[in-house]
Amino acid sequence: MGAPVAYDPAEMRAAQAEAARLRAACDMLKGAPKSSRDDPNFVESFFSASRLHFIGMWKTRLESLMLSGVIGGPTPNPGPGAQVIFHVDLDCFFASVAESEHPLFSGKPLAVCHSNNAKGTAEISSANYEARKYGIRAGMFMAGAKQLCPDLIVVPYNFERYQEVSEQAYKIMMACSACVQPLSCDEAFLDVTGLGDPFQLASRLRADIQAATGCTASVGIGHNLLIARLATKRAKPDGQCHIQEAEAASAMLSLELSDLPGVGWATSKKLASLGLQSVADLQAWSKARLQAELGDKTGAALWDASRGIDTRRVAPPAVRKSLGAEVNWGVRFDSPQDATRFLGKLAEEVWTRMGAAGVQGRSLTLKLKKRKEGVYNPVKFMGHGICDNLSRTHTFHRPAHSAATIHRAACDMLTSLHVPHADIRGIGLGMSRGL
DNA sequence: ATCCTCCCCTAC
DNA sequence: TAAGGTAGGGGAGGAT
Repeated sequence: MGAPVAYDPAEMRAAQAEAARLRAACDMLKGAPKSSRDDPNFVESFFSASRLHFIGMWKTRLESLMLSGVIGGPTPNPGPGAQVIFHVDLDCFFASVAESEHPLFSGKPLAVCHSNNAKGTAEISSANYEARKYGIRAGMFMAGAKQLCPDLIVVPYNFERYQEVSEQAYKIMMACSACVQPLSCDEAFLDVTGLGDPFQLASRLRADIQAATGCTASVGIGHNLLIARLATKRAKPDGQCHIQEAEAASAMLSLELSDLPGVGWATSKKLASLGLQSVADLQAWSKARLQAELGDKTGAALWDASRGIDTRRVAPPAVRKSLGAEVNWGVRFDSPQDATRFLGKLAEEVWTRMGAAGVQGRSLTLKLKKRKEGVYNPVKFMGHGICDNLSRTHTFHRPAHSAATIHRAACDMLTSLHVPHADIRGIGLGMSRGL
């Protein structure tokens, strides 16, 4: 690592000044840090500043827009037979939006984060490719990032702008193909079967997105969703890549196990403990053996994935099965009444979202994070630290009919879990069944 | 067999 | 000081 480039000092000063101006103008950063302890509207202010909340809600929101036809509805994909799939992904989305709006930032290492504190535990949400040259990654604490790159330019979130850019990008994607499956604000699958030369189509799509938004997009092309997504990894940043069906098998062998869909941290560990180190190792196991070790579905899915087999289709949004709201940061209670009051806010939040979605529900789940024995000070400021996760579900005879009904059931479950109020580090409420 | 509950895991 | 959400799928184990 180390500095890949020497930046022009005057330009860097100007860029830093611009970033400082953006932070000063950011409403979210006004005032002292808030928690459930000192902010009566903590649930609301937390959600308005949470990037994970923004990301989590995006898909739901966009799917509603598509289902209601506001931004053009999806049509079914062309049916069985050879397909051509695009996986479209805007490059380091949040960072790109900032860079596109402020020419001073281009070519300099930049990250999106709530705090610029070089000693702090604020998490980096998005880092541009210049910053990545220093080893800076999403999820890193600011303290670590500033050690790697003291010159790092830190800009605050701009959720309104992300929304605008995302909608523009989606309009362009839907003009390219009527069959679009949203994955996130910055990522979608397109079925472009029969729409002409895929490489030209992808070039035009990327050019259109860049012209409209100032942000670059990468496109992976493949005969199924898995291969298309793999192709995107090769295409990034600001590129496109077509992995032909004939090369798919060898492409799979070049991957790490953790690159396979469904293989995260825990499954990687599990596979390693079984002596499986590579995709080739995985291919050597029979489907039955994988199923015996990992479960029926998981084993079969891995057997398929290791061979580049993926039978999913690009699908329109499905009917929602659950809806929930949770807060696992800044949760500190001084009394049982504090916890009860907080649950009331969450119940209102869930009830409001149910109303907005026009759904009902019969099953209410309470999720709790309980401080693990002996763990008092999380590494992350106001974080939940190391916790045990607990949950309880209550089923109503009739669909829940008010925030108060939800609140009452939630309080009963909270009581039944017997967690001292001072040990609670996170709370969530979710509604399911019969939505 | 088929459910339900209480988890865990994953992906974005 | 800083904003660790959301939804879906699946598995273990028990009840029906």
